[in-house]
Amino acid sequence: MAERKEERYEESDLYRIRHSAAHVMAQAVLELFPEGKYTIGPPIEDGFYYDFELPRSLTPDDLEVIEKRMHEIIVGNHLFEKRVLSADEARRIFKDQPYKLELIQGLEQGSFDEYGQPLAEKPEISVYAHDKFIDLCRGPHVENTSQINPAAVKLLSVAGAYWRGDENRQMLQRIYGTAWHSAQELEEYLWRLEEAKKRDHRKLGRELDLFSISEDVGPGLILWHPKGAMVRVLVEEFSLKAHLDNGYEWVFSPHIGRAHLWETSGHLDFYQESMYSPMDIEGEAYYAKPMNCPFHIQIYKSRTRSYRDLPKRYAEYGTVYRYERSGVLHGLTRVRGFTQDDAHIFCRPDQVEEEISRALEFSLYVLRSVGLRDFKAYLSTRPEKYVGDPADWEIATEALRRAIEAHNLPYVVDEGGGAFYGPKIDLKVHDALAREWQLSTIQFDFNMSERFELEFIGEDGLPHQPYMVHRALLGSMERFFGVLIEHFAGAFPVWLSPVQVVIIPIADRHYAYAREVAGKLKGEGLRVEVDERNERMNAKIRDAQMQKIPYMLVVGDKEVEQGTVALRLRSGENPGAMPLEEFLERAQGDIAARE
RNA sequence: GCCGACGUAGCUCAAUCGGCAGAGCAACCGCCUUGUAAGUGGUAGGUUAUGGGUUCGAUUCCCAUCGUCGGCUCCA
Repeated sequence: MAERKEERYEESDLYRIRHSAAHVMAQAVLELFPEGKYTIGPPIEDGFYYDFELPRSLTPDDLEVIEKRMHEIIVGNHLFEKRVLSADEARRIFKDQPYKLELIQGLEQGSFDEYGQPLAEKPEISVYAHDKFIDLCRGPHVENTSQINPAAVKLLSVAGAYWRGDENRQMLQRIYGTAWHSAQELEEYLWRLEEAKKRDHRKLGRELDLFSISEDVGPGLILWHPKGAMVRVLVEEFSLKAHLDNGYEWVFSPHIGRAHLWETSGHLDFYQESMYSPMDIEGEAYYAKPMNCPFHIQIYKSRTRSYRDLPKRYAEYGTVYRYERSGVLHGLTRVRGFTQDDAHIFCRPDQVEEEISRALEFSLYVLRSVGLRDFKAYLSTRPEKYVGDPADWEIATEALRRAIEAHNLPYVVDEGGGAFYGPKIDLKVHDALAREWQLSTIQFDFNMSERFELEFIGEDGLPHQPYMVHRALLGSMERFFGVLIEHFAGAFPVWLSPVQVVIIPIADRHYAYAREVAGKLKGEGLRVEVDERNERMNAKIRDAQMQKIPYMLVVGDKEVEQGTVALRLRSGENPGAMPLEEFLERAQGDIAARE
């Protein structure tokens, strides 16, 4: 059901309601600003928007006024009427609306739809009218404004947006709104938004003392606090071992490299706007690395490779620095310095299919092991600007597609979305606020092998060019951690919890026993703290709950006497007193199962 | 980078029209010795992001810079 949602959405009542609400909103806005220009206003997931060019910036007060007027229009019982017309007729209607004229031209030429996307067939030109408002539109709409429930419509925010998404064009004002069948559905949606905010990784990161970003250090640069770092170390340990078990060889490489290296790799030609200014070392320019590939390539090139040596799989937690424009930075998920769980695979052409399949398999294994289940694959194909032979692109793209299908992954094809150097598979997951983040990526590279003149000696004794595949599974440790925090709402599975057990002595006289228990558990490899603060047990439990510590062990007179511990779980569940060995067994079971 | 909003104690937030900058939590010092989500008294904590301007007087008004948030564009 879920994977078919998008196909059906455009056929749904909700889609019509939202699309129609967008028209009603445009009417209300243009009544308020008769000289305003209107552009497009589609339904989106959970709502709709409309983009306008207006004489002044909108305020929250304006939204209230617009919303109120929308309600009036809706209860006016106006019909939505469609009319198909010629381009010239349409131009007459929208003669004062430059954006509409541009849209009409696109439709007339049959090349672009209203969002500027290329169209396969030449579309008809139609308008929808209701009340005193007419809009260029292909529908669909409700039949009558009365089918919109005014109590289930709400305007949410106003934001800037470029005309046709092009930053070189006019900045418009976009109003976001939402519409549902019933007021109750609207309430539920707004509640969902509130709940999602509670698990925002930026909020939890501070509350759980996981990480911070210091203004003095700089935006987009992450400070991992002890608890966050512990989670990272555990994930890294797990993944490192998994790599070694799966035929990867671990390497390390420096953070900077000479300009010449980046000239050879092509980064200074194609990627310089994402790189930081070079530093001068003895008159020579060095750049902080935005990617790890040139370094792994140098390791490959450090000696002559035989066809027998391949595939070579070099893996590293490689820290890279990329210039990201200030407006795009976002907590842990979009930063300027980050560490990729990066690897480069060098292989013979006859091995590439197998390598892709293995890489995808391995990626799914690692993601699932850390608790992520819900992701979507994107297959990105050849863009307009590309290097290499189109026939190779075809072979590589099909190899990627077969790998996705062999693993029964739902996927969408992103036509032309590949990098200039090769096609790729991306795996994306959603954060708490339904924003989609890319984690895994498996990318072909037709460029580097050529540029660095990589070769291996074949069976025939002659040099051949190897294929090269880049891949990152968790993507970056920073982004992955951000997604992980939201995925678990900070309540990490026991094996990843920075503190697994907190021991809560009821009174001072229980400290010695508490320490003894802690010592035993630490001896078994558990991460344990004793809460010796001069606080009541209730307060200690409350704090442990809020820190989302999996196990609380309360020890008082009874436990000391009987040599037991009273277990409480962060779920609120209270299994009660049990021998320490019983608890230990239970905890170790949960850890081994990765819960 | 662009459009808009915002920036007060470690955190969450007050401060009427431009008139002595405050509270809760956290921290620290005590008292209480505690049984499953906040015991209690006290102490300390501020160049109101930074720099300039207007004013007798600026947290408040204006300008610039830095940063944060929501989007756009771009991406791991």
